[in-house]
Amino acid sequence: MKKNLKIIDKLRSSGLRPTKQRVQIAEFLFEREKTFHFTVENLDKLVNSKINSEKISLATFYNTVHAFTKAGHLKEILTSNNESYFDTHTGPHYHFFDEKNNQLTDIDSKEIKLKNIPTAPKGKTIKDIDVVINIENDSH
Amino acid sequence: MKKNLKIIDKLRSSGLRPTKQRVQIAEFLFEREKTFHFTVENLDKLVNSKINSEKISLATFYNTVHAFTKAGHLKEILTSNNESYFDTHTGPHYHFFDEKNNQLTDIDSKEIKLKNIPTAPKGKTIKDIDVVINIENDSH
DNA sequence: ATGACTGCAAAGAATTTGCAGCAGA
DNA sequence: TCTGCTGCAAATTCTTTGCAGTCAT
Repeated sequence: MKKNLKIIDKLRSSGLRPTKQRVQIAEFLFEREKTFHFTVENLDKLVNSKINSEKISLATFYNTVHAFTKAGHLKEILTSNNESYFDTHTGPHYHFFDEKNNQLTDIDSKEIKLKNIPTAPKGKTIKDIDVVINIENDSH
Repeated sequence: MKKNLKIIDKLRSSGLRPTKQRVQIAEFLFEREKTFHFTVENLDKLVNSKINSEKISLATFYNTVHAFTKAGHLKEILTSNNESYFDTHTGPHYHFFDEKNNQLTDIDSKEIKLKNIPTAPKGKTIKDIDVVINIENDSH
């Protein structure tokens, strides 16, 4: 099994030592086509259920996910079920959230236009805008 | 001390018995001019620090706040510090959130225009849209 | 060698639950 | 009276922390 230089580089260039665990988690998260939304608990189960891999402790998932988030490789999303979701898509974009299935879906930021964004209170700057469109089944 | 019929009616009309505790909490929350943003812990401290009032247990605050939210008298707000905030303003509106001070500010929904809101996936309807503008000090 | 990282278990924070007793209808 | 509500404490859930051992550099 040859080393994944791309992933190792990604980690190193953000000041993170490419440990076995981090590389394994990074490969799982970043080597995929589509955006991936997950909670720490999700990630723990998914990665640890893979065969041929040593178990990674839950605390390490917390540490790693936070480290990746701080490094800008992940983005945290707020949802109305009060769980911490993370997103491998770090660019500006918005979300649908289906509370029924706890399902997040990306919305490209080009799709929605925010007009007349108010200026921040004095002394403050806008850092980020979160938009979540909560959806439910038609029957309601 | 005469009974607060307005509050009692508000509770009764949403199927909630106007108990001593609920009336006291409702008076605290709803008899004010401006919107009020709070966490359950906040509310507990604020209400229980008033003199001349019997202590209300934390569990009752949780019960009551959830009951009020379900009845539509409060609205829950998501913030990037992962705390559950509630808002006495239940109409459609958005928020500034200052992570530094954990401070929420209302933005009237008329102020921001959301253009080209994408249609919900089939079988789903849009229930609600949350917009939070995160702000930080200029110095960054 | 030296820091940084991991893993475990324990601690902590926020919220929920079970249930006996109380209070509103 | 009869159900719903309250309050307490215990239980749960999610997340963080302390620290000894391990690993990357």
